[in-house]
Amino acid sequence: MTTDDHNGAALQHNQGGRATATIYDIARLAGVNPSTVSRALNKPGRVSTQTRKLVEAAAVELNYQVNPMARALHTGRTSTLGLIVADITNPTFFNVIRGAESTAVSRHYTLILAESSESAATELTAARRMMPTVDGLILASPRMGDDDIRTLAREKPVVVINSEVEGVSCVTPDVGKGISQALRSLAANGHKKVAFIAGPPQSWMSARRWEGVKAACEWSGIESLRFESTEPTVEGGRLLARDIRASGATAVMAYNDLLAIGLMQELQAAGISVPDRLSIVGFDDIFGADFTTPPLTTIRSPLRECGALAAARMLDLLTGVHDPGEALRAETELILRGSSGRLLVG
Amino acid sequence: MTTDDHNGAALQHNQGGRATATIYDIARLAGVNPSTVSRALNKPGRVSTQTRKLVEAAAVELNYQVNPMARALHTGRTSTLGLIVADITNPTFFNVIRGAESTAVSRHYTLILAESSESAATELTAARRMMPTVDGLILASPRMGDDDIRTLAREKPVVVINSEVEGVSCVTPDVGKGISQALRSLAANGHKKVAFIAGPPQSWMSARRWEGVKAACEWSGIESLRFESTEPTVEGGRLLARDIRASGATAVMAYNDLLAIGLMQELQAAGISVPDRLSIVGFDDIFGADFTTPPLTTIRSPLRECGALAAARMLDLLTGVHDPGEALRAETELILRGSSGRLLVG
DNA sequence: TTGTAGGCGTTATCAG
DNA sequence: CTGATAACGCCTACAA
Repeated sequence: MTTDDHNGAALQHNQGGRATATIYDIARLAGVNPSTVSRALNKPGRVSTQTRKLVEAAAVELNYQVNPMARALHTGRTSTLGLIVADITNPTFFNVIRGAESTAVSRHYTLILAESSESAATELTAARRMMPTVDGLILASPRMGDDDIRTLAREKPVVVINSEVEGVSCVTPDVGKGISQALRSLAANGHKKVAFIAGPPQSWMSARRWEGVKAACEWSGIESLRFESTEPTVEGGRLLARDIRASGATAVMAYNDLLAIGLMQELQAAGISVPDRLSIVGFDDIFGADFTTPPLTTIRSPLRECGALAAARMLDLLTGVHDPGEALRAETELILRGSSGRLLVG
Repeated sequence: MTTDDHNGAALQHNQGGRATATIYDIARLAGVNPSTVSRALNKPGRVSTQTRKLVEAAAVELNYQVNPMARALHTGRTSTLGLIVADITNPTFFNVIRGAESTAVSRHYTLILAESSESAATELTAARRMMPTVDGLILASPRMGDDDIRTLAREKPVVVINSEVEGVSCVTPDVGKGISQALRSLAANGHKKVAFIAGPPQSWMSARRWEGVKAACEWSGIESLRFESTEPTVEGGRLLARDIRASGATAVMAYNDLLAIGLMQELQAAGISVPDRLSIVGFDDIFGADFTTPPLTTIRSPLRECGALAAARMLDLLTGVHDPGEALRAETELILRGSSGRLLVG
């Protein structure tokens, strides 16, 4: 049968050698009181150099690790940040996660991750589940209503990415610069009719992008059209190729790169040359946006920076700054690649 | 005692209305003992239907949420899984994260995430930091030594992805099928000399892939060469273009898709046509592998499945199964796209 | 079926 | 500067 037979369910893990040491063990070994151990470890300075060294030695000797739960139970602080993203599948969020994770760990915080699957209800459930365990919550592209967000924010610090909610700290890419660069470029290449593909209806960012595009078009005397996507994915982009083509637009700006890439693939499969017949511009500059042929022109959102900014803002909120402050804006910029350009006439 | 007398700077969050309710509050409201509340909520059946309903009503009334820390402190179980990936930057891990996260939440577990930045030391630190907070640890492409992994596994359940460690539960893609399919395809297209680009030296997966490629080459009478990469990224792939070209190989199999894509980009920039002059095959089938022109032929690893399998295995370990068992193998398969094919002679 | 009492590992308060 | 002691919120023998 099996080679090593443990007796029943008793010894498996955690008892391999000794259970994890507590400050009591250290206290005994160092010959001091547990409370002194706690002080020595956490607020050196409130204790004599001598006993501090004694305690520290005992701690390493016993391979001591604080028990975060026990600490949290008493202090209410968990040194943990929660991050909820709309869709783990969507590469847009990878950089947000990276940014948040790296600044969190750099400040000795831990990140816990959940997703809302693009659903407001799921998102709220996930948030509620996280609440007791985290010191603060970062919501990337929230789908829940502003009131729900404010309710959460009343309990613990909340920072929102890609959306702006009155009374809550926010970090958003400022679409203005990138969009105007893009439209200048399209106008310079003779485009007169631009289609915008919208993202999810609850998406704050999609609304801002459409506003920006529409305004910039008006300003440049370009006609603008709006299309709705079924889902903000490659597949969603594919589905729109036919309609876009029929619309007579010579350039398309898609809510995100995924839509842009799907659209481009479908058009190319139908023999429509990009950018000779149609220029395509995405948003975000996700990983892989430059893998396509032609590489995708896109308006880059500094997502990693947004994640990092959000985590940093959170850390501020957790250390005394209690003003939600103004929304932090991160600049966007046009990344001009091959998928946009001059129309080939004739 | 008044319920709400906050003093000065005290009130910011968490006091906005009421502090989070405890079982004591429920007990008071329902007119029973706290311990009865605990039982009613956790082991319905050990309590009369009447009081159970009473308690449940009070719980929703107060919007009660258990405090996971307090529970964990007593029970030792945290309902949290830790996941450490080698590099958050690397899209390979996105699917692993997705898989693990979704099966974790489906079983009411929470996922906490950390990365090792491809460093054994960082990884061990992250693991140690997580240990007290999690019920189990999933290591995706671990860089630390097997002994360190076993030491961790002695404390709490550990599941390893993309590596096999004696005595520890493992989930690995089985490279055999995918590699033999790839080599059959290359052989059928007349290739006689195949170069393999290796990944990080500590990577178990890289070693297996090289073994598999070498063996399959011998079996098919194809000459095999091995190159070392500086880093398993697009940039790392670019750097090897010159050497690969000089080697006389007509096909390349790269440790991962990133290397393959970088190599392809650099070759194309130098005017070398893929696959007419050189066939390229990657590993993993990451997001974006089909965005390239030609789209990348690659040996798909079911990474999402691996993440899910690992989490599922972990949950088993946490509910009574204490045998590490055999390594779980997930099949790989060749995804034949445009970057590999027949050599254009002349 | 329900109540009582103790403890999980820390930190904070209060004496000494 | 250090020691005793009481929480934090929950769970679980044990007693009623």
